[in-house]
Amino acid sequence: MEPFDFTQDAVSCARALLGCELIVYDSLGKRGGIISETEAYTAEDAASHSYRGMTPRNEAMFMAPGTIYIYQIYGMHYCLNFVCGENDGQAVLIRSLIPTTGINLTSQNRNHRFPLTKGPANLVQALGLNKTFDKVHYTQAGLLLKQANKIVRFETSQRIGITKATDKKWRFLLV
DNA sequence: GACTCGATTTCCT
DNA sequence: GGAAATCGAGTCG
Repeated sequence: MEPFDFTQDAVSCARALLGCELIVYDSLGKRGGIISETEAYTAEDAASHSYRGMTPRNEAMFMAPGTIYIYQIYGMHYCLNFVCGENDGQAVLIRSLIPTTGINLTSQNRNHRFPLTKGPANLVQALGLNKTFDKVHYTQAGLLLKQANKIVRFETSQRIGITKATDKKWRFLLV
């Protein structure tokens, strides 16, 4: 299986990641699911953390394509991104998964609350990720990414929870 | 050095 | 439908 091509621009990656299966495999066990919702962020995008250049928080966004970018939001939640492009500050936010593997473990991580992996912060919690995964390449973090084996249908809409560049339809949902 | 607010979730009414 | 929870990066002075 070919590795996922993260050197594409963020919008292409966000679209291509739909339908791919994301698996986390470490000492805690194996858990994951089908990526069903993503959002694209680029360096020219006013809503992106990378818009104003590199800072200590968003340093990961300027690292190698495929690097994980996890940041804390609202003082209590974390969001998972994959770095895209050519070290130029692009990333894709993973907003939702359809659980397929290790559901017991993800349910445990979520303290048996639902939905399990819908919503960026829920997803991070369910997979047992944290900011120690920030700036680590996904292949070195125990993550597996299986490409979608068929063309998937998707819809686009404007992104969620942002106040800038809300006209861009860079949110992608699996149909 | 102090202040503001966010790529959110959850619980309450 | 609405507000609280909670904190560090980013911004401004």
